[in-house]
Amino acid sequence: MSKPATTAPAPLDESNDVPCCPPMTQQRIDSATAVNLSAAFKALGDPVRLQLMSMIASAPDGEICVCDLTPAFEVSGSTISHHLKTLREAGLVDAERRASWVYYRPRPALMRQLATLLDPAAIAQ
Amino acid sequence: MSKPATTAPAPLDESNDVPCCPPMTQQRIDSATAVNLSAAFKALGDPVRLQLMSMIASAPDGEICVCDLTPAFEVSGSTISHHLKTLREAGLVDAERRASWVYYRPRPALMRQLATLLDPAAIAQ
DNA sequence: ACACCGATTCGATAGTTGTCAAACTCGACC
DNA sequence: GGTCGAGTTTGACAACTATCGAATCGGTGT
Repeated sequence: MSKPATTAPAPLDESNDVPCCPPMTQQRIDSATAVNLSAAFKALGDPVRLQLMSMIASAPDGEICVCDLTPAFEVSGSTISHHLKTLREAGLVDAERRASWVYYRPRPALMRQLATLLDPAAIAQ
Repeated sequence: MSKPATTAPAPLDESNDVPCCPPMTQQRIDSATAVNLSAAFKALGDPVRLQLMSMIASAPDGEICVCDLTPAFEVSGSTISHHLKTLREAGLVDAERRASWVYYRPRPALMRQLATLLDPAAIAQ
């Protein structure tokens, strides 16, 4: 509301394998990009969602059933579902229904963008 | 205060140059670590704070004055100050007062942890 | 001492979020 | 086709957050 939204980039779109952003140690993030990428960080900014994300990202088969996620937490199934929706809408995961079950898998592109933003040089060390 | 010191992840402590956490693509995050690290992601989960962080991280002299940060945003000075406090409390930046001005500089250790968590392999590619 | 300036803190408020229980949808299986 | 089970959506609510203006704090310089 305070920002006139000039060029409107869209890093949360489907077609998003472009590099997008240099490390923030090298270049300041412009406001439109900040809006987009902060949404992804925000999605990881809850303990339950971060754990969900890690369970999905480290799933041995590249995907994991909701039925395996839910019992790992103390919260209700509807809350887990709500958090999964948040991760989905942030572009961090993908869901697919097969038979009675729903499987989630990571979307590495955005994770890579976030990691790059946080300075890959420090990692390469 | 909430940490029973079992395996002690403690990523928000001062003495934090330890690796802490393997990439989440390789190993699930335990609940205590999730609480700690999600706080850092949460701090980056606001457009203004993400831009502030990038301005601090990319400051040519390794630090930047609040007086240079504030005019770059549409929000009030007190709001900027509040966001800077959030980044400070998350362990992402450090502040120092010199004369009339306050200078902020990045704390790379935590940023490195977050980047590693998001899979360094994808970066090294 | 005093006024000034940069930055933080305080108090208030509108908006957002995490959570649950209940209602609902989609597919499977008798 | 009726029922069951897995997930999602809906509605409600307490807790938190982003924001502002006003008050305050810390240093400078007159």
